[in-house]
Amino acid sequence: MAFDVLDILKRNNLSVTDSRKKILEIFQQAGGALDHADIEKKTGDSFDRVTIYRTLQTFEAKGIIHTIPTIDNSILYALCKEECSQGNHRDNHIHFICDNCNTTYCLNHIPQSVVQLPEGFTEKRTDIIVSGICNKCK
Amino acid sequence: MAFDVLDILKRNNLSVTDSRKKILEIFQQAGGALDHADIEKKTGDSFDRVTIYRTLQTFEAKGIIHTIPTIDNSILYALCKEECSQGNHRDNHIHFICDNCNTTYCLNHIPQSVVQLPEGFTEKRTDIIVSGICNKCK
DNA sequence: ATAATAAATGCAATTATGTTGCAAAAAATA
DNA sequence: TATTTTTTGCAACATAATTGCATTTATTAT
Repeated sequence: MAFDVLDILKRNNLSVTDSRKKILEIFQQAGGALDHADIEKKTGDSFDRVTIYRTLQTFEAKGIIHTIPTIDNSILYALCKEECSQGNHRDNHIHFICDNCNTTYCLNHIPQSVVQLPEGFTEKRTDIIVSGICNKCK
Repeated sequence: MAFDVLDILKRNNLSVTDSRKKILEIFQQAGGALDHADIEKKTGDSFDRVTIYRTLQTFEAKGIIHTIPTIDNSILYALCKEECSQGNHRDNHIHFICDNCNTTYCLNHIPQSVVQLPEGFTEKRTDIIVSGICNKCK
Protein backbone atom coordinates (compact mmCIF):
# COMPACT_ATOMS: atom_id res chain seq x y z
CA MET A 1 0.00 0.00 0.00
CA ALA A 2 2.58 2.53 1.12
CA PHE A 3 4.78 1.20 -1.63
CA ASP A 4 2.14 1.76 -4.28
CA VAL A 5 1.72 5.35 -3.26
CA LEU A 6 5.43 6.09 -3.28
CA ASP A 7 5.71 4.40 -6.62
CA ILE A 8 3.01 6.53 -8.18
CA LEU A 9 4.63 9.73 -7.01
CA LYS A 10 8.08 8.73 -8.20
CA ARG A 11 6.89 7.51 -11.57
CA ASN A 12 5.41 10.96 -12.10
CA ASN A 13 8.46 12.91 -10.91
CA LEU A 14 6.60 14.40 -7.98
CA SER A 15 8.17 15.30 -4.66
CA VAL A 16 7.07 12.93 -1.96
CA THR A 17 5.18 14.89 0.67
CA ASP A 18 2.82 14.00 3.48
CA SER A 19 -0.21 15.53 1.82
CA ARG A 20 0.34 13.76 -1.47
CA LYS A 21 0.88 10.41 0.18
CA LYS A 22 -2.17 10.84 2.37
CA ILE A 23 -4.48 11.91 -0.43
CA LEU A 24 -3.39 9.02 -2.63
CA GLU A 25 -4.07 6.60 0.22
CA ILE A 26 -7.50 8.08 0.69
CA PHE A 27 -8.32 7.50 -2.95
CA GLN A 28 -7.07 3.94 -2.78
CA GLN A 29 -9.13 3.18 0.29
CA ALA A 30 -12.24 4.89 -1.02
CA GLY A 31 -12.24 2.93 -4.24
CA GLY A 32 -14.73 5.31 -5.81
CA ALA A 33 -14.65 8.97 -6.69
CA LEU A 34 -14.28 11.84 -4.25
CA ASP A 35 -14.64 15.58 -4.38
CA HIS A 36 -12.68 18.23 -2.55
CA ALA A 37 -15.08 18.26 0.41
CA ASP A 38 -14.82 14.48 0.85
CA ILE A 39 -11.06 14.69 1.06
CA GLU A 40 -11.16 17.61 3.42
CA LYS A 41 -13.38 15.59 5.72
CA LYS A 42 -11.09 12.58 5.63
CA THR A 43 -7.89 14.54 6.24
CA GLY A 44 -9.35 16.50 9.13
CA ASP A 45 -7.19 19.52 9.75
CA SER A 46 -3.93 17.88 8.77
CA PHE A 47 -3.59 20.06 5.70
CA ASP A 48 -4.68 23.45 4.51
CA ARG A 49 -7.59 23.67 2.10
CA VAL A 50 -5.32 25.25 -0.45
CA THR A 51 -2.92 22.34 -0.33
CA ILE A 52 -5.72 19.95 -1.14
CA TYR A 53 -6.83 22.05 -4.10
CA ARG A 54 -3.30 22.21 -5.42
CA THR A 55 -2.64 18.52 -4.88
CA LEU A 56 -5.74 17.59 -6.82
CA GLN A 57 -4.74 19.91 -9.63
CA THR A 58 -1.27 18.42 -9.75
CA PHE A 59 -2.57 14.86 -9.78
CA GLU A 60 -5.00 15.66 -12.56
CA ALA A 61 -2.31 17.32 -14.66
CA LYS A 62 -0.14 14.22 -14.29
CA GLY A 63 -2.95 11.87 -15.18
CA ILE A 64 -3.02 10.22 -11.77
CA ILE A 65 -6.64 11.15 -11.22
CA HIS A 66 -9.34 12.24 -13.65
CA THR A 67 -12.48 14.32 -13.34
CA ILE A 68 -16.00 13.04 -13.66
CA PRO A 69 -18.89 15.24 -14.81
CA THR A 70 -21.67 15.70 -12.27
CA ILE A 71 -25.12 17.22 -12.36
CA ASP A 72 -24.56 19.20 -9.21
CA ASN A 73 -21.79 21.72 -8.98
CA SER A 74 -19.12 19.50 -7.51
CA ILE A 75 -15.96 18.29 -9.20
CA LEU A 76 -15.49 14.57 -8.72
CA TYR A 77 -12.07 12.99 -8.99
CA ALA A 78 -11.15 9.33 -9.25
CA LEU A 79 -7.92 7.39 -9.53
CA CYS A 80 -7.08 6.41 -13.06
CA LYS A 81 -6.59 2.75 -13.81
CA GLU A 82 -3.14 1.58 -14.80
CA GLU A 83 -4.04 1.56 -18.46
CA CYS A 84 -4.89 5.24 -18.51
CA SER A 85 -1.98 7.06 -20.05
CA GLN A 86 -1.39 10.80 -20.19
CA GLY A 87 -3.27 11.55 -23.38
CA ASN A 88 -6.35 9.44 -23.20
CA HIS A 89 -6.85 8.89 -19.54
CA ARG A 90 -10.13 10.74 -19.56
CA ASP A 91 -11.68 8.92 -22.44
CA ASN A 92 -13.95 5.96 -22.56
CA HIS A 93 -14.86 5.83 -18.92
CA ILE A 94 -18.30 4.94 -17.78
CA HIS A 95 -19.18 6.10 -14.31
CA PHE A 96 -21.99 4.91 -12.17
CA ILE A 97 -23.24 7.08 -9.33
CA CYS A 98 -25.51 5.51 -6.76
CA ASP A 99 -28.49 7.70 -5.92
CA ASN A 100 -28.64 6.14 -2.48
CA CYS A 101 -25.11 5.91 -1.03
CA ASN A 102 -23.58 8.37 -3.48
CA THR A 103 -20.66 6.11 -4.25
CA THR A 104 -19.15 6.50 -7.68
CA TYR A 105 -17.97 3.43 -9.53
CA CYS A 106 -15.57 3.44 -12.45
CA LEU A 107 -16.85 0.81 -14.85
CA ASN A 108 -14.19 -0.47 -17.14
CA HIS A 109 -16.51 -1.13 -20.00
CA ILE A 110 -15.39 0.72 -23.09
CA PRO A 111 -18.19 1.94 -25.33
CA GLN A 112 -17.57 1.47 -29.03
CA SER A 113 -18.32 4.94 -30.35
CA VAL A 114 -21.92 4.90 -29.26
CA VAL A 115 -22.91 8.27 -30.53
CA GLN A 116 -23.81 9.18 -34.07
CA LEU A 117 -23.02 12.88 -34.36
CA PRO A 118 -24.57 15.19 -36.96
CA GLU A 119 -22.47 16.31 -39.94
CA GLY A 120 -19.67 18.70 -39.03
CA PHE A 121 -19.37 17.70 -35.40
CA THR A 122 -16.10 16.18 -34.23
CA GLU A 123 -15.91 14.03 -31.11
CA LYS A 124 -12.97 14.43 -28.78
CA ARG A 125 -14.18 13.03 -25.50
CA THR A 126 -17.26 11.15 -24.44
CA ASP A 127 -18.46 10.81 -20.88
CA ILE A 128 -21.19 8.42 -19.90
CA ILE A 129 -22.67 8.82 -16.45
CA VAL A 130 -25.22 6.32 -15.31
CA SER A 131 -27.09 6.86 -12.09
CA GLY A 132 -29.35 4.52 -10.20
CA ILE A 133 -28.97 1.99 -7.40
CA CYS A 134 -25.76 0.06 -6.86
CA ASN A 135 -25.40 -3.58 -5.91
CA LYS A 136 -24.83 -2.80 -2.25
CA CYS A 137 -27.92 -0.63 -1.85
CA LYS A 138 -30.41 -2.72 -3.81
CA MET B 1 -43.35 33.48 -28.67
CA ALA B 2 -44.98 35.33 -25.80
CA PHE B 3 -47.83 32.90 -26.05
CA ASP B 4 -45.57 29.86 -25.72
CA VAL B 5 -44.06 31.22 -22.56
CA LEU B 6 -47.40 31.96 -20.92
CA ASP B 7 -48.59 28.55 -21.94
CA ILE B 8 -45.67 26.79 -20.29
CA LEU B 9 -46.18 28.62 -17.02
CA LYS B 10 -49.92 27.98 -16.92
CA ARG B 11 -49.59 24.33 -17.82
CA ASN B 12 -47.34 23.95 -14.78
CA ASN B 13 -49.52 25.93 -12.38
CA LEU B 14 -46.93 28.63 -11.93
CA SER B 15 -47.70 32.27 -11.24
CA VAL B 16 -46.92 34.44 -14.22
CA THR B 17 -44.20 36.86 -13.24
CA ASP B 18 -41.78 39.07 -15.13
CA SER B 19 -38.73 37.07 -14.16
CA ARG B 20 -40.20 33.75 -15.14
CA LYS B 21 -41.39 35.04 -18.49
CA LYS B 22 -38.06 36.67 -19.19
CA ILE B 23 -35.96 33.64 -18.27
CA LEU B 24 -38.09 31.34 -20.40
CA GLU B 25 -37.70 33.70 -23.34
CA ILE B 26 -33.95 33.71 -22.85
CA PHE B 27 -33.86 29.93 -23.01
CA GLN B 28 -35.99 29.90 -26.13
CA GLN B 29 -33.78 32.41 -27.87
CA ALA B 30 -30.55 30.76 -26.78
CA GLY B 31 -31.53 27.37 -28.10
CA GLY B 32 -28.74 25.69 -26.18
CA ALA B 33 -27.97 25.28 -22.53
CA LEU B 34 -27.21 28.08 -20.09
CA ASP B 35 -25.89 28.36 -16.58
CA HIS B 36 -26.78 30.85 -13.89
CA ALA B 37 -24.09 33.31 -14.95
CA ASP B 38 -25.26 33.30 -18.57
CA ILE B 39 -28.75 34.22 -17.49
CA GLU B 40 -27.55 36.89 -15.14
CA LYS B 41 -25.64 38.49 -18.00
CA LYS B 42 -28.66 38.41 -20.27
CA THR B 43 -31.06 39.86 -17.71
CA GLY B 44 -28.74 42.66 -16.67
CA ASP B 45 -29.91 44.05 -13.37
CA SER B 46 -33.59 43.46 -13.97
CA PHE B 47 -33.76 40.79 -11.29
CA ASP B 48 -31.97 39.85 -8.15
CA ARG B 49 -29.50 36.97 -8.30
CA VAL B 50 -31.58 35.09 -5.78
CA THR B 51 -34.65 35.30 -7.96
CA ILE B 52 -32.74 33.70 -10.80
CA TYR B 53 -31.56 30.87 -8.57
CA ARG B 54 -35.07 30.26 -7.34
CA THR B 55 -36.61 30.45 -10.77
CA LEU B 56 -34.18 27.85 -12.11
CA GLN B 57 -34.92 25.57 -9.17
CA THR B 58 -38.65 25.93 -9.73
CA PHE B 59 -38.37 25.23 -13.44
CA GLU B 60 -36.27 22.16 -12.81
CA ALA B 61 -38.68 20.82 -10.22
CA LYS B 62 -41.52 21.22 -12.71
CA GLY B 63 -39.61 19.52 -15.49
CA ILE B 64 -39.49 22.65 -17.65
CA ILE B 65 -35.72 22.61 -17.75
CA HIS B 66 -33.21 19.88 -16.99
CA THR B 67 -29.65 19.84 -15.78
CA ILE B 68 -26.68 18.70 -17.80
CA PRO B 69 -23.55 17.26 -16.18
CA THR B 70 -20.37 19.23 -16.78
CA ILE B 71 -16.73 18.61 -16.06
CA ASP B 72 -16.19 22.07 -14.64
CA ASN B 73 -18.21 23.10 -11.64
CA SER B 74 -21.03 24.86 -13.40
CA ILE B 75 -24.63 23.74 -13.50
CA LEU B 76 -25.99 23.83 -17.02
CA TYR B 77 -29.72 24.02 -17.69
CA ALA B 78 -31.61 23.48 -20.91
CA LEU B 79 -35.25 23.59 -21.94
CA CYS B 80 -36.84 20.19 -22.13
CA LYS B 81 -38.37 19.13 -25.39
CA GLU B 82 -42.13 18.73 -25.55
CA GLU B 83 -41.86 14.99 -25.19
CA CYS B 84 -40.10 15.19 -21.85
CA SER B 85 -42.64 14.48 -19.17
CA GLN B 86 -42.23 14.84 -15.42
CA GLY B 87 -40.76 11.43 -14.73
CA ASN B 88 -38.40 10.83 -17.55
CA HIS B 89 -37.51 14.28 -18.71
CA ARG B 90 -33.89 13.78 -17.81
CA ASP B 91 -33.35 10.50 -19.54
CA ASN B 92 -31.92 9.68 -22.87
CA HIS B 93 -30.44 13.03 -23.68
CA ILE B 94 -27.17 13.36 -25.46
CA HIS B 95 -25.43 16.67 -25.05
CA PHE B 96 -22.62 18.02 -27.14
CA ILE B 97 -20.41 20.75 -25.72
CA CYS B 98 -18.14 22.61 -28.11
CA ASP B 99 -14.63 23.04 -26.74
CA ASN B 100 -14.24 26.18 -28.82
CA CYS B 101 -17.40 28.29 -28.55
CA ASN B 102 -18.73 26.52 -25.46
CA THR B 103 -22.19 26.13 -26.92
CA THR B 104 -24.17 23.17 -25.69
CA TYR B 105 -26.35 21.26 -28.11
CA CYS B 106 -29.17 18.95 -27.14
CA LEU B 107 -29.02 16.07 -29.60
CA ASN B 108 -32.27 14.27 -29.98
CA HIS B 109 -30.74 10.94 -30.66
CA ILE B 110 -31.90 8.35 -28.19
CA PRO B 111 -29.32 5.73 -27.26
CA GLN B 112 -30.69 2.20 -27.00
CA SER B 113 -29.49 1.25 -23.54
CA VAL B 114 -25.84 1.47 -24.40
CA VAL B 115 -24.44 0.41 -21.11
CA GLN B 116 -24.10 -3.13 -19.85
CA LEU B 117 -24.16 -2.80 -16.06
CA PRO B 118 -22.73 -5.42 -13.68
CA GLU B 119 -25.11 -7.66 -11.75
CA GLY B 120 -27.10 -5.85 -9.08
CA PHE B 121 -26.84 -2.38 -10.57
CA THR B 122 -30.06 -0.68 -11.65
CA GLU B 123 -30.04 2.13 -14.18
CA LYS B 124 -32.28 5.09 -13.61
CA ARG B 125 -30.75 7.82 -15.70
CA THR B 126 -28.02 7.91 -18.28
CA ASP B 127 -26.23 11.05 -19.39
CA ILE B 128 -23.98 11.09 -22.38
CA ILE B 129 -21.83 14.16 -22.82
CA VAL B 130 -19.76 14.46 -25.93
CA SER B 131 -17.26 17.25 -26.27
CA GLY B 132 -15.30 18.32 -29.30
CA ILE B 133 -15.75 20.84 -32.12
CA CYS B 134 -19.18 21.82 -33.40
CA ASN B 135 -20.20 22.40 -36.99
CA LYS B 136 -19.91 26.17 -36.71
CA CYS B 137 -16.37 26.15 -35.31
CA LYS B 138 -14.81 23.51 -37.53
C1' DA C 1 -63.59 45.68 -9.84
C1' DT C 2 -62.02 45.17 -5.42
C1' DA C 3 -60.66 42.93 -1.13
C1' DA C 4 -58.51 38.95 0.85
C1' DT C 5 -55.28 35.44 0.32
C1' DA C 6 -51.34 33.28 -1.44
C1' DA C 7 -47.05 33.41 -3.74
C1' DA C 8 -42.84 35.53 -5.44
C1' DT C 9 -39.37 39.03 -5.05
C1' DG C 10 -35.54 41.85 -3.16
C1' DC C 11 -32.50 42.78 0.42
C1' DA C 12 -29.23 41.71 3.95
C1' DA C 13 -26.65 38.47 6.13
C1' DT C 14 -24.37 34.18 6.02
C1' DT C 15 -21.97 30.16 4.29
C1' DA C 16 -19.48 27.61 0.93
C1' DT C 17 -16.16 27.39 -2.71
C1' DG C 18 -12.12 28.56 -5.17
C1' DT C 19 -7.87 31.54 -6.26
C1' DT C 20 -3.51 34.30 -5.67
C1' DG C 21 0.91 36.17 -3.68
C1' DC C 22 4.32 35.53 -0.62
C1' DA C 23 7.14 34.06 3.28
C1' DA C 24 8.35 29.83 5.80
C1' DA C 25 9.12 25.00 5.69
C1' DA C 26 10.27 20.80 3.61
C1' DA C 27 12.17 17.94 -0.12
C1' DA C 28 15.49 17.05 -3.74
C1' DT C 29 20.05 17.74 -5.46
C1' DA C 30 24.94 18.59 -5.53
C1' DT D 1 25.72 18.73 4.94
C1' DA D 2 24.96 22.96 2.18
C1' DT D 3 22.45 24.72 -1.69
C1' DT D 4 18.71 24.87 -4.71
C1' DT D 5 14.12 23.84 -5.81
C1' DT D 6 9.60 22.78 -4.65
C1' DT D 7 5.70 22.66 -1.65
C1' DT D 8 3.08 24.31 2.08
C1' DG D 9 0.35 27.44 5.08
C1' DC D 10 -1.39 31.79 5.88
C1' DA D 11 -3.88 35.86 4.73
C1' DA D 12 -6.49 38.22 1.71
C1' DC D 13 -9.54 38.20 -1.88
C1' DA D 14 -13.12 36.78 -5.18
C1' DT D 15 -17.05 34.26 -6.59
C1' DA D 16 -21.01 31.32 -5.96
C1' DA D 17 -24.98 29.84 -3.47
C1' DT D 18 -28.41 29.70 0.45
C1' DT D 19 -31.64 31.43 4.09
C1' DG D 20 -35.00 34.40 6.68
C1' DC D 21 -37.94 38.00 6.51
C1' DA D 22 -40.38 42.16 5.14
C1' DT D 23 -42.31 44.05 0.93
C1' DT D 24 -44.33 43.62 -3.37
C1' DT D 25 -46.86 41.28 -6.83
C1' DA D 26 -50.07 37.82 -8.57
C1' DT D 27 -54.10 34.95 -7.90
C1' DT D 28 -58.65 34.00 -5.90
C1' DA D 29 -63.02 34.76 -4.19
C1' DT D 30 -66.49 38.02 -3.39
